[in-house]
Amino acid sequence: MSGARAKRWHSRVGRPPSQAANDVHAALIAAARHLFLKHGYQKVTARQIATAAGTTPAMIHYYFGNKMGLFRAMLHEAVQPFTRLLSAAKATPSMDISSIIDAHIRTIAANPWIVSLLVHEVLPEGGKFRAAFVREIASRLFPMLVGVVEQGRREGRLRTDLDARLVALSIVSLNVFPLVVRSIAAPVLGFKLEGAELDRLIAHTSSLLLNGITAEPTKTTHSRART
Amino acid sequence: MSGARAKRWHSRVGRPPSQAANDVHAALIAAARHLFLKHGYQKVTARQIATAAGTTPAMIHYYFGNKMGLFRAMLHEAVQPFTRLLSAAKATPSMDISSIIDAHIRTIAANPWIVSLLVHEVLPEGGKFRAAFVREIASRLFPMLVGVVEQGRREGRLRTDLDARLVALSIVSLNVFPLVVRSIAAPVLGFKLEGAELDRLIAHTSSLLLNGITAEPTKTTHSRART
DNA sequence: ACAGATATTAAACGCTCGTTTAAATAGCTG
DNA sequence: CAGCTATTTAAACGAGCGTTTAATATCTGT
Repeated sequence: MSGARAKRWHSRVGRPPSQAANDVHAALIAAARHLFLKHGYQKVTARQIATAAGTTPAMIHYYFGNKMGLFRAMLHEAVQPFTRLLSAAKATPSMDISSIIDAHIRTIAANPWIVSLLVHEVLPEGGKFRAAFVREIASRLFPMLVGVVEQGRREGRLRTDLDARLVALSIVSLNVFPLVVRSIAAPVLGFKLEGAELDRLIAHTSSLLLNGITAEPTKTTHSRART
Repeated sequence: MSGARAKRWHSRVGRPPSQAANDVHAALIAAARHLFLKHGYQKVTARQIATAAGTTPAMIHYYFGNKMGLFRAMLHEAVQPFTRLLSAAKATPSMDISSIIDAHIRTIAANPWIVSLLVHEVLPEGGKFRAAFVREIASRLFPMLVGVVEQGRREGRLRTDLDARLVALSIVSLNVFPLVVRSIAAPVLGFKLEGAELDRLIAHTSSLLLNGITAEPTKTTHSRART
């Protein structure tokens, strides 16, 4: 299927001359990132990754022990920017909910591999990233979101008759689900949730959500709407 | 892992005496239903199904041609009740949105295999039920939901400044996503979305959604709330 | 310059998968 | 009752998987 085989760097057996700038380690991680995050751990074979990286499957064993070791190393690199962002965001006091929706949807839409990783390795019961995702991301991000909702309630901006945790769950649902089903929703909905359509989704989500959880019946459609 | 092997009906080679009520065909479909809908097509082997059905993998080839044939036959049976319900519901004029939310969430929660099927065979790009799901379910159910929203707008009960298709997408998101992430949300949220908690989720979803899309600022928290 | 240490390929290993085949036994038809 | 059809088991097949090994070539430190 994927005939994207990179030509092999070294044609003969034995340690290659160092003149050719050949970082097999990095090439394997890059290929793994491409393939694992697109098709999931199971569907990608060690030979496919090795071929895409221009080397042999024995190099996976040499540098990472086995296929799982390569997956973990790749994932650690891929996820690091977000865990760092998460630790940094712990200090910031309080974002307004529209900004959170905007940032959340845009981040997921801009990195399509996030949805693929969720679908392949988090949602299935035997997902290879499920436990780590819950431990390092969900259980840190979700309480922050609940905290924002609770603060909004304390300040009188949000309804107090709703469970803050359920409100947070609804926010995540409205943000994540449309992008998870994006590829199958396109033919049914009639649009692709890209570009201006994504802006429209964000404005819609803010409006629908805020006028549901806002205490005042102000009915302010949020700012970012574009005609 | 799964040591649920049924004892073989026939111990000797050759056609068995008809006295023993042995419906291998039905047993295979039942075992396939159990295993495929729980773990997904790929993770379940033909030998596992045959063993669970108390027979041999050659019987899959004999009755269904191959593993895929068994999967399709099983799925046709499993989904039939819903496609029939769908055809019947086409005649009914208009449900109110709270009833739709209630029915939708309860149906998914009462049939856990629906979520598993979505996660394993619809959401992934190569899912074995993806095309059929879009064709026979999504593209029939979703327009009905859009129609309900549009009728509510015409009757003045719902806001007119929101895109009806996006409202429908939000409704589906709020209904489906919490149950899709149920097993990973449990430790993060602190509850399991079962029993009374499910009732609370339904009431919450109705309240949050309606006060977002209702034109009047009446703020009627919907009925079904239980303390 | 020599002796490890390091990096690489090609080949093979053992395993499991879906599938096929051969043989065996019972039912069915005339 | 003879012959054909239907149903089943056990065994094997070929392919593909992740992984391991043996050989080989280069680099590095003394």
